[in-house]
Amino acid sequence: MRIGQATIKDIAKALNVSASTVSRALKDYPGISQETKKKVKELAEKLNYRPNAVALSLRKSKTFTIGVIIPEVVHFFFSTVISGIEEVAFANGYNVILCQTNENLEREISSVETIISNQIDGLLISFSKETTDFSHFKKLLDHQFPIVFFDRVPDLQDTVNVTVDDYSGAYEAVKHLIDQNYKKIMHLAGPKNLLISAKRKEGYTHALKEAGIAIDENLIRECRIGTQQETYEICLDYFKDETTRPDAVFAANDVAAAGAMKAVQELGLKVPEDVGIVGFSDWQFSAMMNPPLSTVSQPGFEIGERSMQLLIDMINSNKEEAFVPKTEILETALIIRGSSSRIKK
Amino acid sequence: MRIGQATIKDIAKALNVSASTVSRALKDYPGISQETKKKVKELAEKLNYRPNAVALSLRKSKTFTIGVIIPEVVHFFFSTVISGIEEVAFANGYNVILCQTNENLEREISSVETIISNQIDGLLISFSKETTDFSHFKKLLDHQFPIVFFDRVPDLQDTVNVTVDDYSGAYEAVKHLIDQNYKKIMHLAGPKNLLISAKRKEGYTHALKEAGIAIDENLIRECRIGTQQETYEICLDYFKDETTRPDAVFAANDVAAAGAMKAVQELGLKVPEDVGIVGFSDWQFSAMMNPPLSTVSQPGFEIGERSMQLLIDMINSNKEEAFVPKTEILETALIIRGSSSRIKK
DNA sequence: TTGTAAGCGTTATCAC
DNA sequence: GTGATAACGCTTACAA
Repeated sequence: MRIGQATIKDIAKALNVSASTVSRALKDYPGISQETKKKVKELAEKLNYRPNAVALSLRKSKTFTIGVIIPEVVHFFFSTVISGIEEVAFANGYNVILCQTNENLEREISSVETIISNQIDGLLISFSKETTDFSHFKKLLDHQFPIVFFDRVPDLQDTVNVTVDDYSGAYEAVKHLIDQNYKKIMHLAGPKNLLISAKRKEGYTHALKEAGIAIDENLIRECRIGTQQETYEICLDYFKDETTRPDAVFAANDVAAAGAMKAVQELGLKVPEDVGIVGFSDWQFSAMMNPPLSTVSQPGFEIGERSMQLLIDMINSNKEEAFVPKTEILETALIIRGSSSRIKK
Repeated sequence: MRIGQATIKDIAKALNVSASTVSRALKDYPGISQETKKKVKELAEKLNYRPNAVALSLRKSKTFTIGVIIPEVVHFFFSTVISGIEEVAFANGYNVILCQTNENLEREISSVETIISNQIDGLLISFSKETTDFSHFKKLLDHQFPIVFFDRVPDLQDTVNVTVDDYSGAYEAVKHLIDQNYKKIMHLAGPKNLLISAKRKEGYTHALKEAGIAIDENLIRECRIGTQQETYEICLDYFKDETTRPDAVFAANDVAAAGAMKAVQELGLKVPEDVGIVGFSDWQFSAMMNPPLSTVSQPGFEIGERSMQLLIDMINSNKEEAFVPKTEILETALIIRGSSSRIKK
């Protein structure tokens, strides 16, 4: 109250009318004389009156605020999603409360708790790598609380999800490598418990099988940490022995791909002549690498927009209709750049 | 209320005591019998009682929520700052409402409005490139409303600011280029109305003067849009004529530097042999470019942390003490990479 | 056309 | 030790 906002009561007192009259006048309710309405509106304007959103929230049990829970803000893909969320939220008069979990389950649970006691109208979630138990979400879902999961979606019945077609994105990427005549393609995979990791791996294996290439489990390596350094070290190891080394890498994300490229180039191998590399996500840096990194782009902004729109639909729906479980799958796009193009047309 | 939260009244009714007794029991107020306290706490636990933060906010005129207004979420530097803000907020029980302005003044004004009617406790702001008039902030400041400006700070009296030493960051960068024997250094400058742009330009001119190099206004070019494409085109133009072309670029940010590098390399010039390039901000991609981009790193995370801490101090201070105007300046660090190192040691 | 009163969930202030 | 009441700012039956 430092800001000394005027309230309806202030206006009522000043004009010698009741608070309800002021309230009605301000909202153009029928049955208020033109004169009163005019007086009220003028004074409100003069006092720079703004309705107190907290009081409204309490009264209406609706806050026009939604919560977003994500693993990390400093992550190109997630920041893009947030941006999409924010746009739709702003356009619809919603506020966005942001919580990052730092991929930490405990913090995720705590965020859900505090955000809920703030009476938010709904929740957008991409859960942490540590999350294998979903009971902290289940509790809410059982109460019909509006939640949309995006990108990383849980293995639960009856949820509303927005994700991308990780499977076919990966499939296209690996098919492209095969088309470029790479024979021994390794896969830097994401954490096992994420569905997106599994889907990408599936796309990888399917493309190989289809081309009649046998799956070699030794060529698939799970990356738990997710840093460039991690895959750099892994690849130094994989590529140092020239008799057994792969001739291509399909990485589950661009940071992993960048680590691979660094390792390969340090070993004196040429990209894409000796080794082809394709990443996933189209981070901002990918186009600026040398050679530019081929990758599978995900429509982060659209994921954010669509998730927020679905959430608003759920919030506004009286009951069941918008709560029918569904998973919307947005399309990925293979972006072919220098790191995987060795065949001239 | 979909979630069917239990209230104090529910507990009171169930135990046949008054609401005030329940309230006191839950908060371990003195003068409550052990027995009552026990009963209340047990039932609260059982019903999974959580205090309604909205009701508390109304009662106490304090929401434990702060607002963050930034130009863009999808921006490495800003996402880093947000991350720092979020960490300190979380540690202190504050929620963060996020608004992006997309560098649009109108939206900035509107965000301030809505966020204020939500009775937030304070505001963290980095204003848009379009913002030259500060009356929408002034109004709040005049009411002693807690605001901390970060990175882009306004030309106003009596504000609390957190920024980095843009001047000396730029100075060090250009001095380094001179040390590397570059003679004709151009500057891709940021938008004129941002103080940070002016400071960086100042550092640039000072370093030149100190080295006895005359300032050539033709070598200073303001970039309004801020995309890679913009500086790419500018540089294609500047570097095509080999008789007049510069031999180095100091860019006010890394994206601009990346555009310059692309143009220069396309013209067949070698970096760093023919042209040295230094950027500003140490974006994630900078280390991954080829050659890796020299740049001036800004402590984004610390800026966020420090800003949020100052804001909390202001919120908690009874009056004047924490409101003394001040500008905290954090240190930058020159990161020398391949794009500007042509002298062997 | 306007006023009164109750209520959203909580707590501070008096009573008893 | 505990309860009743008022108040935070607003809306909305219900009265007048």
